[in-house]
Formats: sequence, structure tokens, C-alpha cells
Amino acid sequence: MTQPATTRVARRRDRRKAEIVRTATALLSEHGYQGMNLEDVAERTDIAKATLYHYFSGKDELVAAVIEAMTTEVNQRLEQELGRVRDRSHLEQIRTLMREQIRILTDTAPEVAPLFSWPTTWPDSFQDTIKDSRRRHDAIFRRVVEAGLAAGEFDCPDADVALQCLHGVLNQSSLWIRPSLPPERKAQLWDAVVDTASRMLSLRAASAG
Amino acid sequence: MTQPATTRVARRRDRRKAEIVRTATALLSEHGYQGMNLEDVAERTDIAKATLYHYFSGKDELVAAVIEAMTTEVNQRLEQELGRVRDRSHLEQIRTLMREQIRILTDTAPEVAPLFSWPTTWPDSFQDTIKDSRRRHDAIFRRVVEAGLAAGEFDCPDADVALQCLHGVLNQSSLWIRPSLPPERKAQLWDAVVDTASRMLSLRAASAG
Amino acid sequence: MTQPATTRVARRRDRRKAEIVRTATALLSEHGYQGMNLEDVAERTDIAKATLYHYFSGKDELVAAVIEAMTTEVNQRLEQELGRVRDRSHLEQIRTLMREQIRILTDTAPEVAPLFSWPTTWPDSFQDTIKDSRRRHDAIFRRVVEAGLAAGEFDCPDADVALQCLHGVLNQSSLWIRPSLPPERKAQLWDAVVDTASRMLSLRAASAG
Amino acid sequence: MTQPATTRVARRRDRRKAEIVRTATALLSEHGYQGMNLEDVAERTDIAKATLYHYFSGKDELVAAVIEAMTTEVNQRLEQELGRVRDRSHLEQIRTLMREQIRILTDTAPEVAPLFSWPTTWPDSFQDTIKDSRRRHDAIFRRVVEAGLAAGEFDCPDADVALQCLHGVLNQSSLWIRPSLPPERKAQLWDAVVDTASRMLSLRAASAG
DNA sequence: GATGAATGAGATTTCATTCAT
DNA sequence: TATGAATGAAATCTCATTCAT
Repeated sequence: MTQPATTRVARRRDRRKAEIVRTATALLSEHGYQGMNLEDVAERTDIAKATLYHYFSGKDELVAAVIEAMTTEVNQRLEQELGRVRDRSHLEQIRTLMREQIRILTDTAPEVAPLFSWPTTWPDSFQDTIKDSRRRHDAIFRRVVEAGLAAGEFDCPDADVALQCLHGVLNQSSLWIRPSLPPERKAQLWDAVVDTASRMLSLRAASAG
Repeated sequence: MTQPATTRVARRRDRRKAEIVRTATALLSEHGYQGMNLEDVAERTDIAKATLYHYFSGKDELVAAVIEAMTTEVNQRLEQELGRVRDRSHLEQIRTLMREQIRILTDTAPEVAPLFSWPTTWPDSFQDTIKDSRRRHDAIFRRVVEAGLAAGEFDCPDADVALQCLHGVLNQSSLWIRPSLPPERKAQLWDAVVDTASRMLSLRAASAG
Repeated sequence: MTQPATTRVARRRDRRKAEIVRTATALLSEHGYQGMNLEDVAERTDIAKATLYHYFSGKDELVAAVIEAMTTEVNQRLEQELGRVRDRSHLEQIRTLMREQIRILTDTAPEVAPLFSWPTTWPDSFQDTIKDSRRRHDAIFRRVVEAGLAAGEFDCPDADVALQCLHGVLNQSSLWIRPSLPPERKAQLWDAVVDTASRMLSLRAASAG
Repeated sequence: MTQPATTRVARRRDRRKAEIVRTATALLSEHGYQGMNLEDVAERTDIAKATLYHYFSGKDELVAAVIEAMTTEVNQRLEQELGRVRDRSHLEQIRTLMREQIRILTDTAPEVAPLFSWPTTWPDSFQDTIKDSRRRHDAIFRRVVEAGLAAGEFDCPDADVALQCLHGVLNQSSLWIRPSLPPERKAQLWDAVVDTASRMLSLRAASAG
């Protein structure tokens, strides 16, 4: 009776929800929106299908939760790494972001790659959710690129174009850098990609590198 | 007495098949493999559902035909453009390929982008078809990149990495360069992307450009 | 111009029909009425499905033709064998019929067994056709059994019961005497069955045998 | 706290399953495997088509359950009757089995006759199930026949042949002894068939009867 | 809160039959 | 006569969602 009764219960509820979201993320990545079914989600979470409806109002709300969780988690990691190099050059900052993004997609959480990096075919009702997710993710990179340009550190003519090309390179990494590669080999490839992508932003730095 | 049996009748059949494939491509792009249904394909082609089975043994064969048609068409266009600049520098050649690829994805046949450029979630039975398609497409770019490297015209350290980054940039274009933009604006963006991507292959050319 | 033009044409037509009926018999036996489809009949006869409709008004007419052909052929064989022993005892006559019936079901035309001997599940519209077929077939055996009883040669108390039991024994033979057995073994089994079944009609003869 | 989980709920589930199997048996008998459809099974059981899939994974599993249920029930009845005459002669034992088998096919459960006694056309995947069912059924009769032979009580030369002829006679009964006959008439026919069939096993007994 | 049961809507596929050539 | 094309009707099976306990 010390704490409001909702606390313990609510925590338990949140843990349950997170567990479901975790399962759903994996299945969604594997089979896409239409291919994922609640039966499988329930079974893998070891609960009954009907129980899902105690936590989410339906398939769409569950999927929205997956997207939100992914976005939040990825962005948190990026911000955190960015914080560590706040004092370094903008080039170093953007390289840090690139490296962390690739690491997430090919090592830390490769299961989010299919959903997070490429446009799956979502029902129309998800367009806004998706767009919002992408915007929040892009904003982190954009801040650094624009600052770098303003500081004369980058020499690309157009920030928008550069950012899109950057995203393309990073996203593509999840397609060809296998999570199962040996760690040293993966680290090599990460560096190679970061180097290659950096050239799009700064020629000087690249020739120096 | 009659013409070789493969003439009028067979041509008619092929035309019909192509028509169905066209419809299916659009729906497949919009909704993905699981989201596309034969009811819609039939209705949009203005035939009965059962009629589809005269031309394709089932959903999977139809989808395979879509993939094959897309691959063939895209590669043909690339080869054709490449042929026109056979005598120019390798940089010019790869720039031609890049420009044509972006043009296809954002102007000529934007409906192929979701299927051709990004990995949708396919049933396992399609893994081989998809892999083969990607390999044939990549081969065209690879030829030029490796020749350029051999000729000392490109200065990227690793052809594989460069190619993957290239594909990433090109694929991404379909996500942000809207087919509906005014033609001049599109042309500007194409050039900007080609310039940006070129820097990944050759620093000299880029600073000159 | 000598013979009416219909003769040659009609003969050709009849040959075609017989060929189709032959194919249909096999497929009908294998898969039953519902399991047999016209596509397969056409393909195995090497004609187009639509062509079947030049010879039969539909599936049901074709199936009726199969039943009629089977009945006629089986009965003809029975009558023919019966003719050969017209002068012998009734016991010898019924044994001849039994033996010929078993031979048909397990050697001469084993493909008719499933349709002819056992009650497949036919649509209601076939009840009459089937009943008629069975009646005509039964009549041949009945004649002999009744004559034998009248002559005091058989000692079974009831002709109807005896006939039904007889049919049961004969039909069953197609289930366990494999057409693929070596001929001598088959002949042995035929004799054994005929001996066993004969005991139901005449105890004296049996103990003598 | 609650009863073992397998009690009330599971019993309810089993009752439901049995109800479905009962309906399916009737329809299967009437129309055969291909002719039976789940729509009808559902409607006659007064449940939705989709509900069937809660109890059986598909048509085949349902049909397999029907076969298993029939086999078990028929064999149980036979064993039970056999138990009652354990002390009597082998002839009396086999006559008991025969009579009970006929009773089942023409009175107790005539709906199993078309499936249980005669070979319908099953898909290949059912061959094993069917064969197993027949083997278990035959074994009951075989035990008695072989014992009777060993005891010198029967004088048929070959147990296999005699058993097959026996099955033929019994099975045939379902084709001509109408369940709708008045009970006394049916009882007369049962006796007549049993008497007739007995002659195949033992001449002495028959002439005595 | 948890769950087994139930179901309507819809997806893929099959097939007898018709039609135009 | 022969046939490719076309199709409506139906069959099996799936799945998100609701409901009673």
C-alpha cells in the first residue's frame, strides 16, 4: 500500500508489452506486414492470441509500437554516440554516426534492418507513422551535416542530396554485410564504407584519409 | 499452309501475358508479395480470376514472370545506354549507367523501384530468383568499375565496397526523387546525385566536376 | 460415293469415342467420379478438352458411356463362356461364370473392378444407370442358379441369398488377388475361390471336389 | 486448485470433435472423399466452416479421424461379442463375428458400410491408414479361423482364401440388406447369410445346420 | 488478466462448361 | 471437327477480431 498499486502492475504490463514487441519485430522483419500474423506472435511469446488484445488494440497498434520502439532505440544509440564526440570535428561526428548506424544494422540489431532501413510495403494507414520515423532519424544526421557545411568543413554542394546519398549507402550495408561475418572482417568493412561515404561530404578529408 | 504456328496466335498470347505482367508489377509494387491478390490483378486486367491460370500456373509463376521482366528490361536499358558511350572514359561510362538507373527508378519506370531496388519480403522460394536478378544487374556496373580501376581511372580502394555503396545511393533515389517533380528539377537532382556518387569512385574527377 | 458418306465418318467417330471411353475408364477407376477430371481425360487421349464435347454432351454422358461399355463387355464375356458349357451340369456352368468373372476382375480387365464390382459414390443421377447395370449382370448368374435349384443340383435354401453371397466373394477377389501375380499362382487362387464359393451352392459337389 | 486441466474443458472439446466426426462420417459415406466438402460438414454440425479448423488441421486430418473412429468402434463391438462366446466352439465364434459384422453394416451403423467395407477411391496419402484399418479388422476374424483350423473344426483348405471370401460375403450384405427392412425380416436374412457363409468353412456343420 | 472457441471475410486454386475461330 | 480462351461457381484454407468464461 506504500506505492500506488498501479506501479508494480504497470511495470509488469510494460515488460509484457516490450516482450511482445520484441517478438513482433522479428516476425515483421522476416515476413513483412502482411506476412506477419498474430498467431505466430502469440505462440512465440508463449501467450494466447486473444491475450494480445489486452495489450494492443489490434494488429496495427502492435505494428505501430514496433516502429516506434525501433525508431526510439536506434535514435537513442545514435545520440549517445554523437554525445561522445561532441567536441570533435563535424567530419568526425558524421563518421561516428555512420559507423554506429551501420553497426546497428549489421551487428547490434540486424533484425530491425528490413523494417527500418528499407521501405516495406505498408498499408496506407502507416504512411504517417513511417514518415515521422524517417524524419526523426534523418534529423540527427542533418544537424551535423548542416553544421559541417556552415563551418566550411564539408564541400558538398547540397545538404539534402548528400544526406539522401548517405542514407542510401548506410541502408545498403544491411544487404551485403552479413551479421555472421567474423568481427574483425565486419570492422574492416564498416571502416571501408565509412571512408567511401565520407568522400561524398568532404574531398579533402577523403584524400587525407 | 498456315504460317508457323507460333505467329498470330502465339503473339496474341504473349501480348496478353505481358499485359497481365504489367498489371501485376504495379500491384506488386504497391502492396508487396503478400498484399497483392489475384482478384485485383484480374479485375485491373479486366479478365476473370480463373483466366489468369491459363497464362500462369499460379501466383508464384506470375510473380516470377514479373521479376524476370523487370530485370530484363532494366538491364536492357542500361546496356543500351552503355553502348552509346562505349568510347568514352570509364568515369563517363559509370556516370551514364548511374544516370540511366536513376532515370528508370524515378521517371521511366518508377513502378519497378519498390521491387527491383529494395528487398521486399519474399517467400523463401523466391530467394534464388531474386539473387539471380541482383547478380545480373550488378554485373553491368561491376564490369565498368573494374575496368576503370584497372585503367587507374578510379581511386577507390575496394571495388566491392564501392559497388555496394553505389547501389545504395542509386536505390535511395527512388525514395526521395518524386516522379511527379517537374522535368527540369528532376534532371538537376539526377546530376547532383551522379556528381555526389562519382566522388566515391574518383576524387580527381569530382573536384574537377 | 458408293457408300453413304456417313459410314466412314461415323466409324471414325465411333473409334474416337471408344478411345475416349477407354481413357475415362482408367481414370474413373483410379480416382472415382469426383476425382476424374476432363482435363486429364483429354490430355491422356491427346485431344483438347473442348473436343470432348463433340463426342459427349458433358461429364455425365461420358461416365454413363463408360458404365455401359463396361457392363456390355463384361456380360458379353460371361455369356460367351457360358455358351461353351451349355451342355454341362449347372454346377459346371456356375463355376465357369465364377471363374470368368474373377478372371476379368483380376486379369483381363482389372481396371474395371473398382467401378464395376464396388459401389463407388456416384451422384444421385447415376443411381438408375448403376442399378440397371447390376441387374443385367446379376441376371446371368441368376438364370443358372435358379435352373440348378430347380434341377435339384444345388442345395442352398435361398437363391437370392446365395447369389448375393456369390457376388460378394467374386467382387472381393479384385481386392486381394493382384493382377501382377505370376499366372500359375493366379490360376491357383482362382480355383481355390471357385471351390470355396461352390460350397455355398452345393455341399455334395464340394465334398466331392 | 482446479481439477486436472484435462477434465471439463477437454471433455467438452472431445464431445465437439466426436460430433464433427459423426457428421463427417455420414457425408463421407454418402459422397466419398472428393464429394464431401467442409462447407456441408460445418453446416450440418451447425458451426462455421472456419471453426472446423480448431479441431482438425484440415480435411485430411478430419477424414483420418473418421476412419480411425469407425475402425475402433467396429472392432470393439466385434471383440465384445466374441468375448461372450469365448467358451463355445470355433464355429460358433466365427458365426458370432459374422453375425455382428452384418448387424453393424445393416443395422447398428449402416453409415459406416460404404467407407469401411468397400474400397472407396482415396487419395494416395490415405493408403496406409486404410491398409492399417483393414489389417486390424481382419486380425479378429483370422484369429478364430486359424484356431478353428488348428483344432480340426474347419475343413477349408486355405485360411487366407476362406477369410477373403468371408469378408466378401459380409461386405456384400450392406449392399442388399436394407436397414429399413422390418427387424424380423432382417434377422432372417442375417441367419441365412451366416448359414451360407459357414459352409465355406465347415461342410459338416453346414449339413447339420 | 487470460484464454479457448468461434467466425466473417477473403485468398488461392480447380473444373465443367461455353464460345469464337 | 478441333481447339485455345474464357469464366462462374465452388472448394480448401487463413487470419484478424470478438466473446464467454
